[in-house]
Amino acid sequence: MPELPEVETIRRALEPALVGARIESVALSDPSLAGPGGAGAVADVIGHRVTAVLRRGKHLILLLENSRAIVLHLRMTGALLLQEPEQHSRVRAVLSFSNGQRLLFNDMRRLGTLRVVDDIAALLKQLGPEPLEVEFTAQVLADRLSGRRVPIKAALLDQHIIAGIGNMYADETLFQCRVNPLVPSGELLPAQCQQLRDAIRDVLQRAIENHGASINTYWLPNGGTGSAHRTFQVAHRLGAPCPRCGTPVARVMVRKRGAYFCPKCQPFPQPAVR
DNA sequence: CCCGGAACCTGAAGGC
DNA sequence: TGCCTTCAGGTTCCGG
Repeated sequence: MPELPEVETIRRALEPALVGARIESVALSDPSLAGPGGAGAVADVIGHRVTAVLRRGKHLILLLENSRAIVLHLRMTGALLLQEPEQHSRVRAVLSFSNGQRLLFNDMRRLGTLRVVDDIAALLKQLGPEPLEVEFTAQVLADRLSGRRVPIKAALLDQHIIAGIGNMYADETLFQCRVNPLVPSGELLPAQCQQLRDAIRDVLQRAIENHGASINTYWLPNGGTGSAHRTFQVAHRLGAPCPRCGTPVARVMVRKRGAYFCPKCQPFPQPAVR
């Protein structure tokens, strides 16, 4: 499940391979990847040069010289690979470049998307702040959470509130700052917003250093795997002892999503008794 | 604006 | 052994 650290890892691998190269062809073996009517827009990018490989939240952006862009979203099972198509069974598209590189969009569950957009400004605008940028302060986070009654776990997953966090890293983040996933977002104290902000940055940064988490269907463009999942303390560790206190890791459903947490380290705040 | 739920998609896992 | 149901989760859309 590619989240910010996985997409950033992919971005760093693709950047040196694709920047400066011209798109020679785009073969959509699954036209639904580009959405209704997308095939025409895809044809328009042929012949144009890639000027940058960017990431915004979980979106990967191939910026082109005419200010157009190819925006890729991997959703659940998408993978971008610089390999031979024969090595993969669920290839939905192959992009060929003037420098000989070939980029495969492999995607078992076919939820991923490839879109050609004239201007990425609209996309950038609708997403919440980038958690690793310096502008992402505790105050910014507090302002975006204030007044909301949704569980904090759900708020962390909402890309309009913060960009890039998915289920795994939301759980790891809340464990690190000892916040219960069901706490209403607006009830976090200022000190907790500071701890949450620090935890978000720490968890994501360390995951990038470990090249992302290969829990299920995530691969680096060279076919390798990341190791961030080996550092997980609660995510996907139901019943395992909490690394801090030994209590078995529990799991609750928050908005139809599994949330792993330590019931002792992350207690739901008891209502004050007079 | 705010929130909850359905839909999209396919393979794995569990029940009977 | 095999059929059936449920679950996994990122995002969008729709209804209250």
